[in-house]
Amino acid sequence: VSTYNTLLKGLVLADRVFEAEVLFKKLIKDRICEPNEVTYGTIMNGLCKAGNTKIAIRLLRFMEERGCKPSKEVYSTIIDSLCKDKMVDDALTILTEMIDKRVFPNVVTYNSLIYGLCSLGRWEDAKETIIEMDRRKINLDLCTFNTLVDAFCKEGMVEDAESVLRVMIERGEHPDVVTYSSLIDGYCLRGQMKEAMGVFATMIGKKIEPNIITFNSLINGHCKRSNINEAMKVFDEITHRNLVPT
RNA sequence: GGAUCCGAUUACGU
Repeated sequence: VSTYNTLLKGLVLADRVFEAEVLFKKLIKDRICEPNEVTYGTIMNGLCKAGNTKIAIRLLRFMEERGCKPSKEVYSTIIDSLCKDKMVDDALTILTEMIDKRVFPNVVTYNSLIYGLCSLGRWEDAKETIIEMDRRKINLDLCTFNTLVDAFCKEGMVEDAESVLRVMIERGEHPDVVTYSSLIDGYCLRGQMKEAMGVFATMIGKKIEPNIITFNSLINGHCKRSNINEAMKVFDEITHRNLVPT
C-alpha cells in the first residue's frame, strides 16, 4: 500500500488529482489493497488542493464507515482547507470532533487555525488558540510565528509583527527567510522602504539568504514609491545572485 | 521494546 501511496502523492503533486481519484477507487473496487490512513490523507489533500473540501469531508466520513480511524493528519488536512476557504467555524467544529474522538491536534493543526483566524482578523480568537496550545503543552514553532508575523504585516500592523519577532527570538526560535520576507513585505506595503531595507540588511547580517520572493517584495515597494532607480538596483542584485525572476 | 518508508501548516507576484 505504501507503493500506491507514493504513486498517489506523485499524481497529486503533478496536479493530476482526477487520476489519483480514479486509481484510489480502483484500489477499492478491484480489492487491490485496502487504503490506510496515509492513502486517505493523500487523496484528501489532493481533493482539498483542487478546491473540493466538501468531497474531502465526505471521504472522511467514508473512511470512518470503512473502519479506518482518521489520523490527526487527516483531520489537519480538512481543517487547513476549511481555514483557507475562510470557513474557520467549520474548521473549529472539526477540531472539537477530533478531540472528542481522542485524536489530539498538534502544532500543524493549530497553525492552520491561527492562519484562518488571523486572515479573518479574529485576533482575539487567535490569541485564545495560542493560550489553548500552551495549555496543551504544544510548543509554537517557526511556522506559527511566521504565520503571525505575516498576518500582522498584511494588516499593516508591522509593529505587532516586530514584537512577534522579538518573542520568537526570546523563545529561541530562529527567524528564517520567510519571517524576514514577510516583514520586508509589510514595510513595503506601507511604503516604508528605509525600514524594509533595514530588515533586509539585518537578514543579510544573519547570513540568511534572501530569495526571489524577498526581492519581489522590495521591487514592489520601490515601484509603489515610484522609485524606479532603486527597483532597478534590486533587480540587478537578483541577477547578481543568479536568482530567476518569476 | 526499537528503527525505517508513504499523507497535513507559513512569505511576494501570476
